[in-house]
Amino acid sequence: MREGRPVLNVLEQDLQSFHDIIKFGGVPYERKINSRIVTTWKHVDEMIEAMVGVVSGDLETTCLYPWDKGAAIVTIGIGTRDTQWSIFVHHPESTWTEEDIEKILRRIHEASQDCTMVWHNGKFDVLWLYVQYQVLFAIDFDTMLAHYNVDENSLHDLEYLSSLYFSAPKWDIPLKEKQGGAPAEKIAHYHAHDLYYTRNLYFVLKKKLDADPKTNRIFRQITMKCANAFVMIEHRGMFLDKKKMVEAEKYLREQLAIAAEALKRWGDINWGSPQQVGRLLYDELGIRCPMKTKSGADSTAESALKQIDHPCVADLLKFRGHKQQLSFFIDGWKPFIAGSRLHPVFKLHGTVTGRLSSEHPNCQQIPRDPRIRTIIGAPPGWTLVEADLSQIEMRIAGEVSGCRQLIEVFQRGMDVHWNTVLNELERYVGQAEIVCETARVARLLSRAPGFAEAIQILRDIGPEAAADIDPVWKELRKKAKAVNFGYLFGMQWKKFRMYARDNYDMHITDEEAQQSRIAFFETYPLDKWHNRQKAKARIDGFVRSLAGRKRRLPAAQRGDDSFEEGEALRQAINSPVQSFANDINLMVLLQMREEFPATVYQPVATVHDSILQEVRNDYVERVARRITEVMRQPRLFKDFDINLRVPLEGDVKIGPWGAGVSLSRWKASQ
DNA sequence: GACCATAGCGCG
DNA sequence: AAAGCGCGCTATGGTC
Repeated sequence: MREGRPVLNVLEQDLQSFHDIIKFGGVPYERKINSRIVTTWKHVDEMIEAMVGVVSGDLETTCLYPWDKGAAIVTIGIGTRDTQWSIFVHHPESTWTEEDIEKILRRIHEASQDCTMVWHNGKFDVLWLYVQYQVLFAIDFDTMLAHYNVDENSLHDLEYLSSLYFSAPKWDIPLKEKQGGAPAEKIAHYHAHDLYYTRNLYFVLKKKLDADPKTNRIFRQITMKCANAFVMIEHRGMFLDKKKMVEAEKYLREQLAIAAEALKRWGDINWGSPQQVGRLLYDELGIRCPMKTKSGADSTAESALKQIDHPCVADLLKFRGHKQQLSFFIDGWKPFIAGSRLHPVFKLHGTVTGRLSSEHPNCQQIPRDPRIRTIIGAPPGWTLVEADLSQIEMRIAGEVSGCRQLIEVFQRGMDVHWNTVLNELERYVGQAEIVCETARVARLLSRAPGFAEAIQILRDIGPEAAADIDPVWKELRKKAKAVNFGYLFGMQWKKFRMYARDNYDMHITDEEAQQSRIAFFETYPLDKWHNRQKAKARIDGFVRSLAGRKRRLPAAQRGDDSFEEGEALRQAINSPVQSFANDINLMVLLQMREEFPATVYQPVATVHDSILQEVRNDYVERVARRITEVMRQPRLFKDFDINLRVPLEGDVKIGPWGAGVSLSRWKASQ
């Protein structure tokens, strides 16, 4: 990373002031605030002159979303060693024209190239500046993200961090005021605190990161690289096929109206209110309530309704489904549509495991229903390509557990969930129904006479071919997937029994449920790994992923057998797996961005173990082939000293989201 | 009018 | 005594 032109005396003074801050538990902060409003070109010259070494940047804006109507920057702030400079842009007291601002911004940008630019949630500011002025600043160090890597469990907002490290008193002013409603002087004073503390936090957080090389490596090589990459990703946004969206909306409104009409005969209530539905079902209609919510109320959740034998249930479920799809993904998107695109925001500090979260709207919870998913596409001349890391969490579990059986599954190129399906079937030899089902498939294949042969054929042909013969196999694999993940991460048989009942209408006995768990651990003896992870968390109070990302679990050390302790111990098993899967995905993303220019390759989103990207039509094949390779072994594995026994595999789908096809099919269709 | 909790449900 | 993990969004119904 670029750390700026070495200006030794300046940095030494910085460090001196940093030591003073630590030594005296916070110098009187007012003395250090030196807020100046930039109103003349002479001020600009002075500011540029002062931009040396570590410089903080910050914006105040009229709203939180750069694509909103009337979105504008109120003030641009630059924090240098002795002064916090505010340049007012959209404010009654601003002395500058748009052309002036552009000129100033370019000078700041030029000067910033030789500085270490520090921001607090810089992705926000840098994106705004790029949207509004097409000037792309670097985020060299982000204090919010640095603290996220230092302590994922706590808050990361600037005021909290300043009070934590510098005992700073609160300086926040009402939102309306900083969005331009207050006099320049007041906004600048507020702004100066942001700039001052962001800059000071750099020194203390850098020191913390330097003290932990593994965390520092994650921060430098992944977190900060992503902060800069996601500026461009968010700027690009996801292309919407408006025609498909209108079609989906029409369909959903019709279906919703039908469902609402059907519900009327059971009662004239608000069917969107769980309370009212509960009263109607369990009081008026006299249905026995099958389960309670967490807080003890009568549950009307889907899993409760499925246990009720009443004709209104089907209508209610349809109503809920359509209502949710409409309000989440059609109406919910409308406020965020800018031109023909959505611009989801990715929070790089959104989870405790290192995964990203997405909001405005959340593009990581879009239903798999093709009616909704295929709304996401690519503009003319470009093609949407989705690449996902296949069965990645199971592969990592095999790797970190050292479980021979699980590793072999992947080394032999088998599908772990499919394997579970067939293992389950074998356990049920003799049960007429399943044998019949298998025999039917075997007959279709017109070669296997018996049960064992049929199973073998199913193993050989794999899940996709089986699903082509009969969709039941797809459903069974889905079930096996849930079972595998559940047991892998510590699920007990009681929950499995409930899960099977609620989701698959499978009514099994306690004994059968227990047997299923025992069978899983016989196939994959993962208990040693579970115990190892628990012991690590108990002793150290944290665990790490293979990439070195730390998950701090203080509750694991309580030693009181509490719920919280149990929770932490299960997290000690899950976190390193989930976390590493995510980091691999991000490594692939960063590498692809390095290898292909933005003129032909534009990632638009990540969904935990997959990457969505727009590719210029003439590059589709090259990108598809390359990302398959990169997903097997990202270059960053070398820097992180990662050598896996388990092979990784990428799966690429080309075309509108949720309806993409493999490269060979796509080529055939061209 | 702003803010909060809960229920329910979408995704990996 | 009980135990998969990780998120964000909408609606309702309540409080300040």
